[in-house]
Amino acid sequence: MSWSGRGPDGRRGYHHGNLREALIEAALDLIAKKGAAGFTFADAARSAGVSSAAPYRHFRDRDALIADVARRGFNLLTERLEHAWSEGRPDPFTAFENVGRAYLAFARDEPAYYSAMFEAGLSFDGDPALRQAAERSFAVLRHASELLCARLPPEKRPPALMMSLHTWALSHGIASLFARGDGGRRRLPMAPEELLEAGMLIYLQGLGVIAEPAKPKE
Amino acid sequence: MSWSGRGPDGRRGYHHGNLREALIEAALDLIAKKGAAGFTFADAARSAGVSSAAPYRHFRDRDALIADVARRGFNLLTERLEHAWSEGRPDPFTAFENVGRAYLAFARDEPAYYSAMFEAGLSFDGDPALRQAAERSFAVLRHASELLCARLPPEKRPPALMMSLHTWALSHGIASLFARGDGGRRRLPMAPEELLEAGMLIYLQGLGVIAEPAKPKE
DNA sequence: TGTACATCAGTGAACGCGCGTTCACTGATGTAC
DNA sequence: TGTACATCAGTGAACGCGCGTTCACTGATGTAC
Repeated sequence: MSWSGRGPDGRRGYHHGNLREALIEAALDLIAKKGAAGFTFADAARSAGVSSAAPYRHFRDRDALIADVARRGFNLLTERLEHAWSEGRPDPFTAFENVGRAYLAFARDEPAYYSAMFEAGLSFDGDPALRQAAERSFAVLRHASELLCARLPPEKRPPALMMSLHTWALSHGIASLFARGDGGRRRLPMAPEELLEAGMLIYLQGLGVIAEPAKPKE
Repeated sequence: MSWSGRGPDGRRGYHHGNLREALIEAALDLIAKKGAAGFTFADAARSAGVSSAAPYRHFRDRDALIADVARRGFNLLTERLEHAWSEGRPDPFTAFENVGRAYLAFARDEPAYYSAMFEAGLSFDGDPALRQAAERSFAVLRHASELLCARLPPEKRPPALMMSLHTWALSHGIASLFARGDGGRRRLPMAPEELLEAGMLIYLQGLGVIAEPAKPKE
């Protein structure tokens, strides 16, 4: 059976075959178009070409579907961040900046995932799998912070957890305010990536992670 | 007529008297309870004790009501930020930190306004009054940044606009991730205010706004 | 290999519900003279 | 001061709509023997 559950003639039989995947695809599509708020269960079913009762075979309700989308989003983000970090190559500092850039790129390129993850108002408490996926995304950032901190002599070494929280907050703030896929809310005199890079540069100088203070461009 | 439009016997006549205000109050209440997504026009009418057709006398539709709430939210935020800035007293540095703290306090104390302003997916393009209100909030931050920058010798003076964007993004990131009125998504090893203060301290050190590098606490 | 059976995934019709919106209306308020 | 009138703000009934959810069902698939 083909991936889409359709035969060579383009039609599908009684069974869809990949409805779960198709519903998630549909959800991403619809969230991208209308935002997480405007997304409905019935819409997803219609979009996947099944009756409105069919999704109940795969998801308890609308929120369960969105939570699954969010979980996958965090997994994807983890992958992207890990790839950007690249085990600290070519050097921890450059790699750390790449992680920040990857966060912005994710917010821009995957607005639907980003919405489901951060704007759908999901509670993490009732969903251990979701929480765990989010934790793993953050762990990449934390691990990178630790390696960056480890380069400093112990007496001027900042707490890595704090550093990763600052980095996350700055990246998330810039992404939310300026780098959304929908064009953002405010025009900027520079690219969001530049804004983040300049901010991280200044921050790392303040920490003493960078010895040589590079003058930010006017 | 009393503020609430009710007579001494507690009942109101045919005319409400302050329906516009009452609808906005109701919207704040409902957004605080169910989030901006769950808020409906009919709910607001019910909550204000009028028929579901009545709100149309005052707002074109649901979005117009939310936009008005958001506009008021920005006005309130502007007030709070200006009060915190206090014309740079006692000194620009302390005042600047107070502005950041006021931002977090606003996100925490006024989650309904915050939702309407940043999470309702409103477009600023079609609403000049809303855009202007948002601009004025940002202008406080920008003005404060300029005064802080002006203390530095010209050759090491950073661009004030960039500095204010970084400050906004960091504050907004921390507020969104950790300091929402609904309890936030993640447990922190420190208060959001401390996290912001430490971050701004490090950032300002990196800029050279603070001469003496203060060691962040472990 | 064939057959009987269990299991699964999707159907389609139905339900109650609440929303958004329109409409002719009506009660209250303000104002001109 | 009283009266006639215009304007305004809210009524209540009605409408179509789409959503969420349930239900008995049915077609397809897999498996035991």
